[in-house]
Amino acid sequence: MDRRTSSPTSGEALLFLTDEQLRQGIEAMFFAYRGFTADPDRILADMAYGRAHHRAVHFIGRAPGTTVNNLLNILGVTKQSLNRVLRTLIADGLVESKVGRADKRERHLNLTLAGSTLEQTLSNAQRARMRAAFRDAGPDAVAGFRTVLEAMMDSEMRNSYARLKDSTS
Amino acid sequence: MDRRTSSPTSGEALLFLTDEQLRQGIEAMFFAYRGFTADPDRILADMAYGRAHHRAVHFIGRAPGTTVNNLLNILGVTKQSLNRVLRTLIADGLVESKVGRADKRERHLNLTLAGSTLEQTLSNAQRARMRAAFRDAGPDAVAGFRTVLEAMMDSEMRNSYARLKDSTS
DNA sequence: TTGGAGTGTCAACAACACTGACTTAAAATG
DNA sequence: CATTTTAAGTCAGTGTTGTTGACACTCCAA
Repeated sequence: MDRRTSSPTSGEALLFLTDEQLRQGIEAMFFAYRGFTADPDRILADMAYGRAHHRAVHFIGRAPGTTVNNLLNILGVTKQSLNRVLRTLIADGLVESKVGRADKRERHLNLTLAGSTLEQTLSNAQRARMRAAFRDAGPDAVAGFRTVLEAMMDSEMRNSYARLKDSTS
Repeated sequence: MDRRTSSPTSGEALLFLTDEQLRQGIEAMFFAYRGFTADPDRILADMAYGRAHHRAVHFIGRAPGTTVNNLLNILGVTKQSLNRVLRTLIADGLVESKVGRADKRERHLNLTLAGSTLEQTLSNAQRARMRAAFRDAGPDAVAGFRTVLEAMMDSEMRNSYARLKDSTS
C-alpha cells in the first residue's frame, strides 16, 4: 500500500527504512546470493560434490584441526547431515580425521593436500567474483556491506564470524 | 573494467582487496544469508510450505499478473520445479492463474487474499530483521551494502533486480 | 560405577533442485 | 494454410541436502 509506512513523524532521515527500501534490500540479497554461489556450484557440478562439501572444506581449511562439534556449530546443520558429507570427503582422501590427544572422543579435522587443492580451486572462483564486486564498489561501499551483513546475522553466527575473523587478523 | 585500480602501484588503497578481506566478505555473506532466511523459515516450518513457496509468493506479490515464464526467469529454476510449487499454491487458494487475454498461451499469476496475507506475514518477519540491520548500520552503510550486492549479481539477475526496482520506484 | 558428552551410524523421510520426454494449445512464420 | 515455435503443464526418475529418531561406542567426570 503506502510505500513510506515506516514513520511519518521521523522525517527525511529515515527514508532508507521504508518498506520499499527494505524490499529492495531483500531482493538484492536474494539475487546476489545466487551470484555468490554460482561459480563454485559450476565447478562442483562436474564432481560428485555439492555446496555442502564446499562449506565443509572451506571451514576446515579456515580452522585447521577443528573438531566435528565446532564445525557443526559453524555450519548450523545436524551431525547426521554433516557426517554424510564428511564421510565422503574422508573416503575420497580430501579430509583427514584424527582422534584428539587430550580428549580422545573428539576428532580433529584437517585438509589433505588434495583437499587443500580443491579448497583453493573453489575459493579462487568465489573470491574472483567477490574481488570484482569489491573493486567496482570501492572501499567505502565494502565497509558498509560488511556492517549491514554483520547486523543481519543471528548473534551466535556473529560470534562464529568474529572468532574466525580474529583468528587470522 | 578497473574503476578503482587507477593507482597502479596499489599500496594502501587496495588493502580492502586482500584475500583475507575477501574471505571475510565470503563468510559474512554465508552467515548473513542464514539470518536472512531464518525468520520466514521458522514460520514456514509450521505449514506445509518451504522456502521455494516463499520466493514464489514474494515475486508474484511484487509483480502481480506476471507470467509463469517471467517468474521462471526471476527465480532461476526449472519449470518442473516451479510448477510443483505453483500447483500447491493454486490448489490451496493462495495464488490464482488466469489465461492471458492477448496471448492465451500465457498464464497470469496473482495472489488471492489468503496469498497476500501469507506474503505479508513472511515479508514482515523478513523485513523486521532487515530494518533492524539497516537501522543499526545507517544509511551510508546501506548504500554500500546495496552497491556491493548489485556488483555481485550475474548480469541477468541484475537486470531482473533493476526491473523490479524500477517498477515501484 | 554410573551418567553424560562427543561421535558415528542406520533408516526413513521431506524439500527442492535437476534431466528427459511428452502433451496441449496457441501464436508466429513461411 | 501448413509448419514451426513458444508457453505451459505433466510424468517419471534422480541427486543433494536437510530433518527425526534410535542406537552403539568411547571416554570423561562426579
